[in-house]
Amino acid sequence: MARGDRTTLADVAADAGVSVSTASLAFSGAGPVAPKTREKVLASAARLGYRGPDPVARSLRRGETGVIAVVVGDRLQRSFSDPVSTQTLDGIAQELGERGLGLLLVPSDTFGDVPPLLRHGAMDAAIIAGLSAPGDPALRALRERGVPVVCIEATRRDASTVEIQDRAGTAELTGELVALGHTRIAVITLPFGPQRHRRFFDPAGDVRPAYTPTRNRWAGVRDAGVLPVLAVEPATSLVDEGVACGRMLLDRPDRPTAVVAASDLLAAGVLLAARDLGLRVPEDVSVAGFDGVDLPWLAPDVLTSVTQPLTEKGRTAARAAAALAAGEKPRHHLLPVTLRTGTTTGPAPR
Amino acid sequence: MARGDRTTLADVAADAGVSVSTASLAFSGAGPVAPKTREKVLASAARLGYRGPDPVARSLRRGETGVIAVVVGDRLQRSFSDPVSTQTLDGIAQELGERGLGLLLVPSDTFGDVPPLLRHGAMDAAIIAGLSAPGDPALRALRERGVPVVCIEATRRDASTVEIQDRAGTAELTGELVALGHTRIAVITLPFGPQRHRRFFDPAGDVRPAYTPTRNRWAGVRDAGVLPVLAVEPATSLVDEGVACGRMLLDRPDRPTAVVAASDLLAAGVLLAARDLGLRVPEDVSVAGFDGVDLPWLAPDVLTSVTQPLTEKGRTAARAAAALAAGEKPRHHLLPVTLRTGTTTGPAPR
DNA sequence: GTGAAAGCGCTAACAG
DNA sequence: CTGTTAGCGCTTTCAC
Repeated sequence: MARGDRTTLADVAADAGVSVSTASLAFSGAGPVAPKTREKVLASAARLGYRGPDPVARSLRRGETGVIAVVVGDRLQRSFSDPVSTQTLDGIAQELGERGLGLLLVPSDTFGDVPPLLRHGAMDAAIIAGLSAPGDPALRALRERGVPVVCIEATRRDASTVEIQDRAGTAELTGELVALGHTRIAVITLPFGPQRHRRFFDPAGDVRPAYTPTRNRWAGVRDAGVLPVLAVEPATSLVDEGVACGRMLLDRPDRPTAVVAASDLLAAGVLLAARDLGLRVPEDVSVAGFDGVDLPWLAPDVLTSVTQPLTEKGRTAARAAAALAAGEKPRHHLLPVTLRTGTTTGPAPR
Repeated sequence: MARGDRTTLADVAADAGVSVSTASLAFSGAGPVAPKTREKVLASAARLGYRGPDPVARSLRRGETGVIAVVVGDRLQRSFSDPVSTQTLDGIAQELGERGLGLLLVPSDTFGDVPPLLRHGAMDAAIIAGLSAPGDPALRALRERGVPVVCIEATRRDASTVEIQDRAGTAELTGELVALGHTRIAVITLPFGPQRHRRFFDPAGDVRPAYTPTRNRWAGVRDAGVLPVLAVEPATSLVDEGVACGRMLLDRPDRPTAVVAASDLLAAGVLLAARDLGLRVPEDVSVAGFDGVDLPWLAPDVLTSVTQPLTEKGRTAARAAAALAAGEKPRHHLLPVTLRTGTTTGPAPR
């Protein structure tokens, strides 16, 4: 509400010569009101320039705000460079919009300080849309306030969750590569946790990333019976980073014949790096990604990838949040993925 | 707030053996409270699991919500494919975050139905971040409610505005091309208005796009003394569209020697189209854009462009919204641009 | 079908 | 420094 001297329901009621309660009913429609009376009230409202019930007062009275907070990565410019984020957010926004719920966008890293809004903002529930590691302070802050939470791509008790078949999807994808005869396969994972750095790691070692999808997609590779010849943890899941990781993997004598990247953006980067190094894809090296996002600027290539239903993921999360706000119990959702064979994978070179 | 039986300030006050008002002061810090008393109150709060004042009640009492609505294009996935949008939003989010204000994200086209949230949502002010044409129903709805509005890149009375030097910047850029000897220059504008379509239009005709930046950037071209040999209105300002427009312009015998696109994304598309047609840039054709966004996947090319301060634009809009919410009068802001000479422009071929 | 009354949880005068 | 008092604007029993 704009500050200042609004006309209130009481003014309207007075003008119409009815009681406030009757005027209220005329607006909300809840309860029996004589058509004539309603007309009168509406007319008075129009005359006085009354814009309908004050949302804040209504919220206070009804005990609900109609607002769902959506927590995304701290740097929007970065988060939103990833179609995975934007498409998910789009799904959330669509579903919330259709339900008349508000979307409070809260940028917050899942480590470090929690923005005051998360502690004090008005909300009925929250969706943590960015990657969230165990002990996530944002999640903790929300819990302490008693705000019900939906986590996307994170395994949590006491919260609703929306996940996809990361593990099975990656296993299937990797299996395809094996079937094509590849034995020297390299992997680029997702970032392991909040402290981001680019590095080789020992694929035979004890690999336990804090982030759930990172862990699951890695497990999927192993499920396919593959022990990567090289494994890189990237600092982010963006194109630039894919280029950098691609160089590390491809610009060496013992380069692999196939690279499985845990995201399409990373895979796209690898593709660019390969082109830059004069390698043909897929003749010299196969490249596969994950997410199934649309990357038109990669044309004429189309990434071989695992397609996940991003918009539906967002919608599911939004529905889950609405359900929690309505007092339902937390639930866990698992969405299916499908393999998409593009132009970037082929038989292993001999 | 989660629904249900919260413990309230009254409970805490009772437990601590003080009055509600004192307890309130202990939390807000406004007003003198004996340190000891404060301790007592805080202790009681902790014991009872009190999470601090209910934001809704506080809003009702104070008459302000601490929420700024940000209106963006209807399809987030599309809007956020444009770095111009995301970077601006990032600026808005940064500034609002620092001020402890909430960001209510409202996807809405600037024509057609207005989402209920805009009519009934709780907010102190709104920023219309997408392109907005005169008569924009979202703007009108906000006005009717008495919500103060900030428009980005749109000229409006009764609203604060944040604009950049679209016209002068484009004129300078076009001037460079002229200086390089180009005489056959083609132009791709921004979309003219809400009804989007791709088409050639008569550059010598009466050109009056509804969208302010479209109008101003076109005017800038003319200011440079250039009458384009070909002019295209694009349906969107995205890469795909740039490719399509680029084809229309370059795949013909009388092709121009330079293309000025009104956005970097469009220019990037033209570049891709040129590469695809086997044209060398800038030897065969020069390509220039506008916005100065970072397009790493265009490497090794860097677009010649006009750089606008996108993050600052967002921050300025957010500050303006906060000012309006605080009761200040609308103001108009104009931000400077700078020319960035990249690798995509060169002397006109003979 | 309509009205009176009781708050939702908090803050801000104003007294003491 | 602390307590009393009065609402913010609305919805919702509950009588009539």
